[in-house]
Amino acid sequence: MNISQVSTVTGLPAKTIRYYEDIGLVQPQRQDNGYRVFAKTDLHKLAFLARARSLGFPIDSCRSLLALYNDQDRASSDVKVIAKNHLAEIDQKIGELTTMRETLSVLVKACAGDNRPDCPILTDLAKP
Amino acid sequence: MNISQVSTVTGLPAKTIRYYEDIGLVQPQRQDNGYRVFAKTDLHKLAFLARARSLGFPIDSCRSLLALYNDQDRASSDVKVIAKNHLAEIDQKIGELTTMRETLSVLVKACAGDNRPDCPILTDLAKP
DNA sequence: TCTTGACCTTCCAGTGACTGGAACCCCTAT
DNA sequence: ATAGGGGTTCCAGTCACTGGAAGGTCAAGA
Repeated sequence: MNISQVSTVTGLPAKTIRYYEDIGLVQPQRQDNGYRVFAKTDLHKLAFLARARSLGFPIDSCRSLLALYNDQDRASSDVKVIAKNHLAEIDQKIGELTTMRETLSVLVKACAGDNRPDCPILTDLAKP
Repeated sequence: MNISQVSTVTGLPAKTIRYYEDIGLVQPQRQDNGYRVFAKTDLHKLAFLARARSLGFPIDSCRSLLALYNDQDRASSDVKVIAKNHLAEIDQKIGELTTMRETLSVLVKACAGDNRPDCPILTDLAKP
C-alpha cells in the first residue's frame, strides 16, 4: 500500500506518516523506485498511533505503549501507569483551563463591548 | 531597575523578559554598560503581559491588548472580541480534554494493573 | 591590586509534533 | 512528448520560551 492510501485509511496526513518513520515509530519497506510500501503490521501500528495520539498521549508514551502492545510478556500495570500519568496531566490541564475560563468569562460578561473605552478586562489585566 | 529585580517583581524569568524585548513588546533603555534599565512603564507593561499570559492569551493577542490598553480612543468592543475568541478556544480545548479524560478514565478503571498481559487499554488502542 | 562571585550581555540550539514548501523523481494516459 | 498526479528528500517555520556557552561589568574582600 502506498502512503496516500495509508493516509486515507488511517486518517493520518502523509507528512505525519513520514515523520513517524523518521522518528522510528514505523519501518515500512521500500519498492525499487524508493516508494514506501506499507504492510498490514505497519497499518496496525499507524492506526494504534493515531488512536493513542487522539487520546492525547505524547509521542514518547505512544512509543512505550506500542512496545508494550508488541510485548506478549508485558504486565498490564506498566500500561496502566502510563495511562494514569497521562490522565493526571489531562486533569491538570483541564484545571488550569477551567480557572482561566472562570476568570475570563466573568470579565467578558462585565465588559460592555460598545465604543466607549472603559473596559473591565483591561482594568483587570493592568491591576497591580 | 535591573532585569533580575524586574524578574522578581513581575514573576517573569529574565529570559522571558529579554525575549519580550526581542519581539518588541517592551523597549527598555540601556545603561552605558549595555545593561537594560526598566522604567515604571516597562514594569507595567510586563505585569500586564504576565497577567494576560497567565490567562492563556497568545502573545499576539497580548500585543493587541497592550496596544488597546495604551489607546485612549479604544472601543471596549475590540477588547471584548479578543477575549471572547480566546474564551471560545479555551472552551474548545476543555471540550477536547474532557472527551479524552472520559475515555481514558474508563479504560484506566477497566485495567487490572497487575502482572498479567491482558489490558483493555491496549485492546482499545488497537481496535480496528 | 587582584580576585572572587554575582550580575549582565549576546547568540545559538532545542523543545513537540508536526506542517509548508521547494526541488526533483516516477508512472500512466493522452 | 507531455501533462498530471503520484512519490521522494530536505529545509524552514510554528509557539513561547528555555538551556547553555562565551564573555563583559561591577562591588566587596584579601
